[in-house]
This record gives sequence, structure tokens and C-alpha cells, in this order.
Amino acid sequence: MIYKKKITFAKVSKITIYMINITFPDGSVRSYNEGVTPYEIAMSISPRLASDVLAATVNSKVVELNRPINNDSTLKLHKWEDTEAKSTFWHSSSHLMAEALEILYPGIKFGIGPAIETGFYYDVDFGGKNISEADLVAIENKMMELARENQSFVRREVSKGEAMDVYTKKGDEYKCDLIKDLEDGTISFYTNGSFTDLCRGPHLRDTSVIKAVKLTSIAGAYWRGDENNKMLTRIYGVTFPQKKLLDEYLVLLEEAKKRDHRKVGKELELFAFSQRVGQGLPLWLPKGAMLRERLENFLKAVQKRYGYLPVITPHIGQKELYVTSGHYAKYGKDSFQPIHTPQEGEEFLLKPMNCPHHCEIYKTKPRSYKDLPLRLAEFGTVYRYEQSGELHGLTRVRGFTQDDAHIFCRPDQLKEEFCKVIDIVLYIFKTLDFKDYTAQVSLRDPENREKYIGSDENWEKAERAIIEAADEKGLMTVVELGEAAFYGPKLDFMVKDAIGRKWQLGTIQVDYNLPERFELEYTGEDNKKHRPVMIHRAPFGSMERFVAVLIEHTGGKFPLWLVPEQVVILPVSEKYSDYAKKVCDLLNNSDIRASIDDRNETIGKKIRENELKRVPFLLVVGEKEADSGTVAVRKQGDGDKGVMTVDEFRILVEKEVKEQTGQ
RNA sequence: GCCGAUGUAGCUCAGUUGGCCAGAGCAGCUGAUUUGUAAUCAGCUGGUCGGGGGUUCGAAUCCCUCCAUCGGCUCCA
Repeated sequence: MIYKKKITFAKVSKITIYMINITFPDGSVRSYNEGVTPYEIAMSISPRLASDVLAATVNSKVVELNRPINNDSTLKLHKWEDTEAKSTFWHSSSHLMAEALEILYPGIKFGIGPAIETGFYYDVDFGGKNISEADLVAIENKMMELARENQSFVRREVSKGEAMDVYTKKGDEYKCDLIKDLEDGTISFYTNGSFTDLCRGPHLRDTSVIKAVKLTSIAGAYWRGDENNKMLTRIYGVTFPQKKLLDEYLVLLEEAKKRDHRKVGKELELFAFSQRVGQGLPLWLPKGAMLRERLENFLKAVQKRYGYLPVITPHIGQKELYVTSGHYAKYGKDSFQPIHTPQEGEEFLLKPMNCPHHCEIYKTKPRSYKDLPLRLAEFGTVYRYEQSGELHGLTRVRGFTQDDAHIFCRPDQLKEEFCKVIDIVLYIFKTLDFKDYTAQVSLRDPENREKYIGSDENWEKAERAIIEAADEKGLMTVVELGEAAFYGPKLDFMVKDAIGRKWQLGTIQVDYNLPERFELEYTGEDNKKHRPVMIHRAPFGSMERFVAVLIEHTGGKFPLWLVPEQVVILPVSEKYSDYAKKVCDLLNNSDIRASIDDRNETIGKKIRENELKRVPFLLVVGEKEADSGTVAVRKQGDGDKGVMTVDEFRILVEKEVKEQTGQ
């Protein structure tokens, strides 16, 4: 029920003005005439606010500033800082770009042009004409020219028939395709300047607030994301209300590039690729291998505390193994093809996952309910033939090592096991200072239950177990319906890289399928056979991806406990090599990773190069130090820390390592 | 796999109306220097210009093809 206060003015009796109440986020309420726009409301508060405001949320719907409000409503005005304002800004910018494109390339057809997390894009069919990055500057210039015309964005509601008519005449099959799926009565057009687009909105009041534009890249994108459809040209861009903000953004991008794990990994000699070995097959260099080994040992120690049992399985398995698991039917064609042997008809597959092997370990002897949960862990290297265009540094490769484990448990143990795995993941994230992560719970699509294996009862139990476990652990979760694997629901941890791309690291998945296919059993209290539930889990995800994200997270400045070289000793001249050697031995004896840089170079050069290698501690030793049994300590990025005895330094390092690992 | 771009020494990069034996800095090697908190000096080595094919009197440069890398799309057990 909506109440409107009716005020009738005697002298203008024919005009009736209704007053409506607007409630602001702080709870305050003001009265306005019916039909007032968010912009007018902003003006009534302050002209300054009105000039800063870009969009508004009215009753939890984002709308443009000139949309009239006709009923009592809640209102939030959005300035640039709000994501609602940014997305409105960028959505309007995509229309501005489309206008510029249509002027520069008449006759082109448009797909969709949404705002994205940073910026916007528009998918365009240029009708056979190739657009390259060289063309972008001209488009940017046109956009700025049009922006300065202060074009208003004008909304018009149209019928489905009219909308279809307009785009049929224009010959734009993509828009027709979109309109086909829209409901009559909900369709609107927005016009700015000479360009009209099918669009739900909202938009800016006008283009004048767009002060800076940068078109960032061109890419191909299939219409509606379906690779059977035509590929359109996608132009990505970003705009800002001030030139300064664009400059800051470009600096940020440069900074992010400096942290790119592919660049840092090369500089620090952590890993490499070789065309001769094959694409997507990383070579771990000594320093990278040391780093990785330390991570593995760290996790092994944690897993030992949590009752995991180590196992080791071969890198190949008979084709039959994967026929049993069902993976051959699902992925066989798109995998590395079978390995043949001198024996006619014998076929092996490179293992694409460790689970089938672990299932066979489960089956090596009869299991009792008292044996469960059984937690089998292995740093297992697997091979998957990822599409060539998808390979990316260490984050997406064709051969990688999972920090894998499979937990076989009774259904009633599921939640507790889940909780324990979450504990391990959170412990790792805490130790490595990962704060910018989200947890995604992937459940069944409630509309399509038939595409999942396993009983409704088990699914409900498992989904509830995951949600409750995540809740109990206080995780901030995003629930995605329909994202579950066909064999069970899962919980994934997503972490962002240097330029904001999200990568899945830790994963915990429930599986009803493999126990079924491998006919896994245990004898219950009732002396009857029961089927265990399987949990796949990998807290790092894979060593490759985890190290990649760790490199970007730290910019290559690894925590002291992990870093390949903790200390480099720099003798001032050859004369002090013996003393340097003595210091080095003392530190090495305490398991501190120290080495000597005794090259015939100036001390300044040795400091510079070791700083660039991100060595946490540099120890300068010369006459003074040799005489007094001390070292001059220099901390990475923090300069000269003064002189201390070797033993004081050893304690300093040991203390820091202890604090970092919490051990 | 698809669209677009890129590929010159170990690394970072110059080198286009096609034209003398393809260049620089860093790294490496040799020598001098023996250094006190972010680059000491000099000399030298090093490249079938991603591979293959073609056009041309002549190709790093133009064309075709394959490979790899980068940005996306699709995919991701």
C-alpha cells in the first residue's frame, strides 16, 4: 500500500500536487513533490553534491539521475567512489564509444556493450574490416570530441514490435537476437547524440562528465559466448571523470606489470619454459625448486598434524583405469592421447588426476567404519592438454603438481572433515598473508537435478554440510547455483593477482561418483556394506598456480622463511673473504641460507644487484667487522640497520622465521 | 581451438619508401682496480634477425606457412 500526502492549493485548484517522502541512507526523511528526480534532490541538498553525483539507487534499483520518483522511496545518491556510479559511468562510456565507432565506421553492427569490473567493452561486427590497436587513438579522440558536446542520455520505452522493427530495418541481427528474448513492456532505448541503443540503463545525465578515455585492448569474442557463433571484435576501454584518475590508473597498471609472475619468475630465476620441451610445461630452476620444496614441506607438516597419510602413485595408468573412473569418456578426446607399448593393444594414459589411483589404494584391503576417515595425500603431478590459447605462465599449464589428498569418510563425518580442510586452507592463507580472497560455494542447479549423479538425500546432506562448515568458520562466501561438478558440490577459494584477475587456489570437493564407479565399500557397525563419501581437496590448488599467485602477491619479496637466499655476505674487498667465509659457516650451521658474494666488484654494485634480487638481508663485512666479530646488517628495501654480532644477527633471523611460520 | 598483436645476442631494446660486412646497454670472458651501503675502467666474445618456403639483382624489412609468446573468447576432471 502506498500512501501519498495530498495537498490541494485553493487558488490553483485544478492542479493537485502530491508529496512523497524520500528516505536517505542515514534514516532521515525529506518531502518532495511527486515526480522529483534524484538530480533535483541532490540539488536541493547542495549544488556541489549534484555536480558530483553520477547515479542513484531508488528502492534498491539503480537508476539515472533524471528518472522521476513517484512514490515514497528510499534513495542513495552515488558518487564516483561507489561501484554503482562507476558501472553507470562505464556503461554510458560504452555507448559513447559505440557512437564514435558508428560515425567512424558506418554500417557496423553492435552486439553487447556492458560495464565490467574496471571499464567497459563493446562487441562489434565490423563486417570484414580489421581493426587494430593503431586505430584506437582515433576512436579515443572521437569519443572525447563527442563527450565535450554534452550529449544527454535520453530514455524511451518502446514496444517489442517497434524495437524489432528498428533493428530489422537497420539490419542488426545481434540486437534482434537480444530483443527476441526480452519481454514486451520492459524494453527501452537510450539515445545519446546520433546513437541509439537497445538498453536497460541506467546512464549518466550527459556525456560531459567523461573527461578521460583509454581504449586498452582489442580481442575476439564469440557472439553470446558460444564458439559456434560468429566472432565479434571486442574493444575494451576505461574512462574517468578526471584526467588525473586515468593517469593514476595507468601507473597502477605499470606497477602491476612489474609484479607479473612471468617477469619476476624470470628475473629471480625461479622457473622457465622451453619451446623444445613443449608449451605449458614449466621447468623449475634451482631457486624455484627450493621455494617449492619449502612450501611442500610446510604443508606436509600441517597435514601430518591433521592425520593425513602420504602415498605415492605412478604418472601413468592403464586406459582401463580412466574408463572405470568415467574420465576417459568425458575428457579422452581432448587429453594427451594414449601411450602405446610394444605389446599390441596395450594403452596407458598420462594421469590427468590422482583420484583413480587413490581409489585403488583404498581398495587394497577391506575397510571398516573404524578406519574412516582415511586421508591419503600426495603431491601428484598430472598432465592435462589445455587449449593452447589458454596457457598462461605458471597459472595455466599442461603439467602441474597438485597438493592433492582424498578423504574417504562416512556421510556423517563429512561436515567435520570439511571444517578441518577449511582450517588448513585458512592457516596457509594466514601464514602467507593472503587477505584478498573469496570463498565460493558451488551448488546444484535446482532446475536441473537430473544432470547430477547421486541421491537427492546425499546431495542435500553434502550441500548443507558445506554451507554449515563455511558458516562455522566465518568465511565470507558467495553461493553459485549450478556451478557444482556433476559428481558433487564444492568450495573454492579465489585469490586475485596483480591486475585483479581472479584465480582459483584452494578447492574442496565432495564426490559421490568415484566411490560408486570404483565400488568402494566399508563395513559398518551393522556389519553391512556401505559406500564411503570422497572429498577431493587441494589447499594450494597446484604448486605452479600457488607460486605464481604468491609471486604476484609479494612482488617477489618472499617471506624470510620461504625465500631461496636469506642472507648474502658482502666482503668489502678480497682481504675479508676469510672472515666472510667464517660468518657464512656460522649461519649455515644454524640452517640459515647464507652465501658470499665475493666477486671483484665495488661494494655499491654488489649491494645494488643483491637488492634487485630481493635478498632479505645483506651483511657488509670489512676491517671493522672482522676485528670485532660483527656484521653490518642491511635489510631489503630498508637500508642500513647498523652493526651487530654474528650471534645477535642469527637470533634476529631465527626469531623472524619463527614469527612468520608460527612454529 | 578461435580473434588480434608480437617474435632481432642470455636479458632489455634500436634498426621500414627493401641496399655497404645487423647495432646499443646490461650479462659473460680477459685485464687493470682492492673497493664501506643501489651501477669502477678498458678490451674481447656472442646473432642462419623464431623455423621453413616464396617474391626480388638484393629481404630483419614484402608475401605464404608453421611454431612460440602476449591480450581476450571458449574450456577447465
